[in-house]
Amino acid sequence: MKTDQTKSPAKRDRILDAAEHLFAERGFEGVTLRQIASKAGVDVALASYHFGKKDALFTAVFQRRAGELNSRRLAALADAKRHAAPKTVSVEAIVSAFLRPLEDVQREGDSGWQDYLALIAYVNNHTYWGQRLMSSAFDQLVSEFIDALKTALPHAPDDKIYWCYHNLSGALTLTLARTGRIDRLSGGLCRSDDYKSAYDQMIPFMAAGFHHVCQPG
Amino acid sequence: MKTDQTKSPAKRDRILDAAEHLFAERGFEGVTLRQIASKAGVDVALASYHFGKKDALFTAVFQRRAGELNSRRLAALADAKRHAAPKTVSVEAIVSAFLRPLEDVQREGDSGWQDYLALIAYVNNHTYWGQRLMSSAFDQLVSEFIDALKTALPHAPDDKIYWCYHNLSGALTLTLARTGRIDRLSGGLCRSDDYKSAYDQMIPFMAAGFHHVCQPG
DNA sequence: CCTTATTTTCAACGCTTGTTGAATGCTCAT
DNA sequence: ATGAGCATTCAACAAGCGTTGAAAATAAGG
Repeated sequence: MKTDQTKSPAKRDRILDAAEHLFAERGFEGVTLRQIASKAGVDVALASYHFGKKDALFTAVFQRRAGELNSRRLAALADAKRHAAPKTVSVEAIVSAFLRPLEDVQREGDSGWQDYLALIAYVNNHTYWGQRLMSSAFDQLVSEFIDALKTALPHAPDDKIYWCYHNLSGALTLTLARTGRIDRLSGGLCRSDDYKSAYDQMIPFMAAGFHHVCQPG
Repeated sequence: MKTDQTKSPAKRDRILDAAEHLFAERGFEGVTLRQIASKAGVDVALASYHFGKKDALFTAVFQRRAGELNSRRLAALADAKRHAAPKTVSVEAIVSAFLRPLEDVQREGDSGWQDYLALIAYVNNHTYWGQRLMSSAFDQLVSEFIDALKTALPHAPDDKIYWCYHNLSGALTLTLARTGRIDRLSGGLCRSDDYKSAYDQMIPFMAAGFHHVCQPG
């Protein structure tokens, strides 16, 4: 009775897990509550009982892991700053702090994180109502990283910083979506689920792009 | 009389236009045939009459402009090669040939192209059935650009070429989606619909990333 | 003109959707 | 054991979905 969580251990979370997986794969309108309930092994009405409307269930799924993800990324950024002190932290270290926590949670095995990150990709690319969710969950965190980038690139005009971040965000989004397209284009040489390789090349790639675009003159 | 498409009057095309706009904005399942028919000013049944199932309408929309887009990009690549001869074409020129045709069709005013490019972004990020469409429409073109990149970066291992292209494709996809997120993050300093600025910075950014990741050693 | 073929509308079908109110099961402090 | 309070199921609703067959309008050809 202290918290609602302690009361309902299993079924409520199973609904969230099932919704996470299906929403990430097929989008909001591409999934029915009956499919979610079936995958979770519960009755259809239970989702409505716990979360209300379908929109609210989607929002609950989206926000469930946002806090922990933000914490991990902020910790990584703080680590990078501490490690670089008294010098200012490098662009590469900032980008690394932005990306490596994603690799961490993906590697920890829980497939729910994979679904959740794919869901972020879905929401981030969604024009219609995705941006409200993105802002409420991640704007504050992104601002911290943008500030760090401005400090690391003191000569760069702000608009270039934002456009460079846009490039980083777009490449990351496609990575998180795990569409399998790079597998097909490369004839199996690269794999969408090979996170380590994705981040290993993305970090120096993006750092080089930032420096080249933001160089003075 | 003077229209080349004497067979089907305007209504068939109006359905395609309306579907293009709505599918790009809200996705396949997020749009009903009744919404499309209403926006096109025709009866619901007419879409089924012309295109069959809803899937077929979506496919027709997706493939309508693919041919012209591929032609423009191939012409730009050929131009770049001719202009560089007898030297090999640079990475920056290849990336430019990949991106500038998009800016061209966007600038030509026809809002249908804007919708179509946003639709590509939607399809490219879609795991479930998007990849089949992407492959059928664009794999051949992408292969030509990948080959050009391999020639421009002879020391680079193939997997790094593919991962770099993945970064380019992701950043481009987010640009085409025009989500408005960069507007919000930058406080209005950058705008999602400012294509010129987007490509102006993206081309040198990506070229620098390619070179840095693919440098020998 | 009439005939024929194509395009467009109309009306309706069967089905699925999200959602809800009532009924049942379960937990646990008293 | 009992009653209170959630959790869960059941059954059903109205609304909207994609799709279809037949009727009506339009275009084409001779």
